[in-house]
Amino acid sequence: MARQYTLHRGASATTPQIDYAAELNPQQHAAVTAAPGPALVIAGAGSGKTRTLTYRVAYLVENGISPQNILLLTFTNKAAREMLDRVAALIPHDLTGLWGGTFHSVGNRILRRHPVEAGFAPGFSIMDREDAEDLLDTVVATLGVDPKDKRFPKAGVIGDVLSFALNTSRKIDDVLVEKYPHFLEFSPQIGEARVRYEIKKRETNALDFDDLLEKSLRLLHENEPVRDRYQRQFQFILVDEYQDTNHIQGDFIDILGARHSNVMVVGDDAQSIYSWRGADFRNILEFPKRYPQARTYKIETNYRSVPEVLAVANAAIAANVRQFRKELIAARESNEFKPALVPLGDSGQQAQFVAQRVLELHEEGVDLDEIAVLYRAHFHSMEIQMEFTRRGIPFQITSGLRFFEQAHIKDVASFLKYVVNPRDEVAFKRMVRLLPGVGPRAAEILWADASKLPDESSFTALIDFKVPSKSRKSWGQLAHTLDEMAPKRQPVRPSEMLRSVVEAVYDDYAKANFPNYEQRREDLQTLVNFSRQYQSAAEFLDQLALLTNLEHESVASRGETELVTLTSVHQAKGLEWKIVFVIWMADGKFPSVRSLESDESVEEERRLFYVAVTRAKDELYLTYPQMHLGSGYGEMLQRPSRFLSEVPKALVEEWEVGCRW
DNA sequence: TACGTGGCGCTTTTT
DNA sequence: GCGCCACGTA
Repeated sequence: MARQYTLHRGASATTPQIDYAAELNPQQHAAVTAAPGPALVIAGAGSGKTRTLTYRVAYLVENGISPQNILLLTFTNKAAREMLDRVAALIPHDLTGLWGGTFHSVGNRILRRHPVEAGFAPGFSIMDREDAEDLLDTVVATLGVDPKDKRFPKAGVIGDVLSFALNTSRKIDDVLVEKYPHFLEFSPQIGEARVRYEIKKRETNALDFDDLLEKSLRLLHENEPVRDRYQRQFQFILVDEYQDTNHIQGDFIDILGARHSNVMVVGDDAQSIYSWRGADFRNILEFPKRYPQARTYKIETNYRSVPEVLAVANAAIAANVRQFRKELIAARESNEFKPALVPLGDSGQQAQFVAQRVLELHEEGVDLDEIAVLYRAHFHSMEIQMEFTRRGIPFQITSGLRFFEQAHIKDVASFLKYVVNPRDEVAFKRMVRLLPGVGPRAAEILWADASKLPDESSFTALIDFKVPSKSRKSWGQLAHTLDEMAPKRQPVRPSEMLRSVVEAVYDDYAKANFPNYEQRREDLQTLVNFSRQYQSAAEFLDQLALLTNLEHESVASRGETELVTLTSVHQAKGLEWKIVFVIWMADGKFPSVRSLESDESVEEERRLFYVAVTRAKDELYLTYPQMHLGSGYGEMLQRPSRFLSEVPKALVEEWEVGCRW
């Protein structure tokens, strides 16, 4: 055992500026000022979880901990940025040394510093889900399975299986048995696909999202100097949304915190809603077991919702067996509005009800931005969208493709990816397939030659390749453009590269292929603007891969008009509105049909319902259609959601909606 | 082999 | 409403 030696704060440390006791409630204060050592903070919905974390960081820094010795882990970039901004607003200290970001970005940061130790070359690519699927496709093609065999899983499904197995530390076969029993017969091929996929990733010098976690964890496990370095560096580790961590993330935290053991995890087991992508909320439930010295702090005062809403929330979650018992206590006063339970004839009426009520509320002075319609699955919103459009209610919908995942963005980015990492097979193929007359087959052949180009040779060497006569001309153009993007293989600035691609190649392609060319061109301009803040293409591409959203720009470009929000409950987590409608509160919709198979998944749906309810500040409407026009079966009776029957009748007011045309 | 067209079916999503 | 897939044609 090494000798323990503690550094004490010198006289130069500044005296704390923040009056913690005054600015925080007693429960928050206890967590923020906790003594070093492992700590579990159970923070209920709307209880100031983010506030607690940001004050904790400020507290550490004010008490002389250097920012570079702090690691703050979140799930989304938005959360990371928000917290760091808030810390910066609290204290005057320079926080640039602080490591704050998503698990993936921190993993990436470590791997970028030690790529070779991790088995990759500097400048590796990051593959998003689609890229990974493309690469898996090429791997599956080498497996010798009959391409006409419809029973064999698609690359996307194989990717899901491998990812789920990895993130839950389980065997492929166990995952197959549980989630994909019909693919069990292909277990050997799927296992082989994994082996070849791993090899392929090293060949193409590309990592998928899972690798950013798994390869960095592996590096920490296997490489003592690297492990030692980061264990020493991160004296204090803080983790947000701990209930949504998976095994790998749990291990990642444990290994980094092993030396100092100052791991503070914050979360709410009642809001764990991501088990289907590998999150295991046993991480949070069993934290006290893994860290026997851990102290637990509960923050239960809710500042968001009126007591009427919280009563429903508390009742809703009570039916769950596996949880830390806790009760949200309202800080706000009653508003005399009991959450409304609204049965409706069918989904059309449901849409009419929501629309009409939205208009009424708006007339009463409620800002449309303060209203949200939540649902279990995106397609549940179809009728609402149509009804809102019919009545001229402006709305924004959070769904579909993210900015950076759109085809035209990824097309253009593939040029940069190839230039930065010429071993990137996926990027190369995507790029050349944009040329007329080049499909999957031709791309394959071209790659066979291109992958043999020596590292130092100029991209103009591509000109001599054999290409279909149809693409002769554009091929020369492509080679020339690549050379312009990286003369002598030295990449120019990313904004310059993008300009070259768009002007020389992509604009023509977009004009010819996209009916909404104008919109796409605007997006590309946005991308160019975004890229200006980066000096190096590699850095820019990292952001492109890890960011997936352009929050600021997209919000600003939509203008200042008020909009009602339509969103899935999952995407609503962490947000709040004055008025919340939860629609399709019917068994088979919410909870979803597929969740009804097991108690565990129903519990997760119940947590999801809890998340939905706790988004409401003032008024909550729970609506459901009693009749559903089923596909092919004619009209079907729909049962109200079982979650509704778990809420005592006295806590809600049932509305009887009649029709008068 | 590339590419356009019509039909179908649909958890949830971050990186 | 949109993406994916299968199929047919050049």
